[in-house]
Amino acid sequence: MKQSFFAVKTDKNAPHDEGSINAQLLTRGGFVKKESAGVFSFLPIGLRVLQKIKRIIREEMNAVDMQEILMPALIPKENWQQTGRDNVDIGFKTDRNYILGWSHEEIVTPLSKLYINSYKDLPVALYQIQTKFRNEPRAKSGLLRGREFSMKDGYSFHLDREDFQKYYDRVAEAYFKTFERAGLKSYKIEAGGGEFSKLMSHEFAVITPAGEDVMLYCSACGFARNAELRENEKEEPKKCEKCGSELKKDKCVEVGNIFDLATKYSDAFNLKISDKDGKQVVPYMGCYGIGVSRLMGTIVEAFHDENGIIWPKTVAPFQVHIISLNQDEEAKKLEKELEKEGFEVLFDDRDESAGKKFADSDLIGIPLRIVISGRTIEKNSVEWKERAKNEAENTPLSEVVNKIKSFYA
RNA sequence: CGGGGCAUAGCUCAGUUGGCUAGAGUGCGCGGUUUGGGACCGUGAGGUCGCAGGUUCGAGUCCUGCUGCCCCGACCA
Repeated sequence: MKQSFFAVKTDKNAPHDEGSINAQLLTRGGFVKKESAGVFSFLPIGLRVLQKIKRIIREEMNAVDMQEILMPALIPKENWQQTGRDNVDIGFKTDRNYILGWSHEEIVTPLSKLYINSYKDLPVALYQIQTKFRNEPRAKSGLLRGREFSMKDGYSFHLDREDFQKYYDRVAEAYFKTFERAGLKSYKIEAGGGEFSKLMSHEFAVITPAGEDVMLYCSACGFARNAELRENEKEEPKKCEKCGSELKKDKCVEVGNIFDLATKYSDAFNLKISDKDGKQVVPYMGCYGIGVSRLMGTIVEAFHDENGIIWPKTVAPFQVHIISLNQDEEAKKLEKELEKEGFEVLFDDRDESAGKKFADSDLIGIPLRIVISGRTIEKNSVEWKERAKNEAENTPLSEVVNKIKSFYA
């Protein structure tokens, strides 16, 4: 794609009223545009990133046999009344009998009555990637806490608690994989609190100074827990309670969570199935969330330097950024060749100074930059510069395509 | 929802004790010179000074109310 066709421009100034790194860099790079507190438009390259993240999530959810569906954002008030959640503060009320969906137990549970009738239909799990609305008293930190945001929410149904537990652990593994593929090291934290305080729930957290939470974690075995959880203890233990190694303490962002719902919602909506003996039993439920747009913000918080974003290869808006310094013909040839090989290429064909092109390239953060200039053409080569590295190197023109293939292998 | 800060060109900002036709940088348009780290010359367009009221001969500037945004806290199903 030619950069000159972009509807989006970079800006060397950060918005004066944005404090967080993700909001500043994503805005300056033309990924997002804030419309009001916690509400964003996603511009062409920002949407590309979001969709890469969604794709990873879909692949991992499909891999644990969740089926994708799409539920509405407008949820009838009577559904909320049935669970007593119609007056929860974070729900946006409308002037009709709807409340904007901030979670979807109230839709997925009655919906599932249509096709879950027997133990033979279980287990089953459904998920969606959809826009959630939460009337946060204080939206903040760019994409990290919004009022309107993209979320993956999944719900599973089981004959009994044992079957649920097996699936819960399977999803937890899928979550680790999902975040790892998005470039992030995540920790599973035992979480109490909230509505489900008596039931099991876990948060998935990523370490970054921009985080709102604090966790204690063991770098040896990966065990982690919320640092505030046991405030009453005068001194926090220094050793991991699982393996005895040193515990560390850091700020973190919650990017996912998984909950044991037990039969709370099945009961509320009178969801019942026949077991093997023909007896009516109440299915056991679990619920599984990932903050999709929050994950995008978290990635920026985790991967940037003073010049801009450094996207992980798996979620970058493009794979190769070609910069031409008065060598558009050669650059176009390379662009075509790479696109034929299936690579996503951004070609900076703009009539801008070299400095501006380099600065924009660093800001946008595509993992690999290829410069073609008079200097490189002389040597029948290109300049190879990885965004994550400081040094550039010369690469013969004839080897570039293969080298890119192995870079992305 | 409590505390603090901010609001002037698309963006970042300046604007003195209230005073004439509200400025700069950047971005944008046009013409030209440039191309290895935000290069330059010329020229042009771009404003309801957040909104509403008040004080005053006169308000971007002072007063009151409101709205929006950011930060800290509370909250976070």
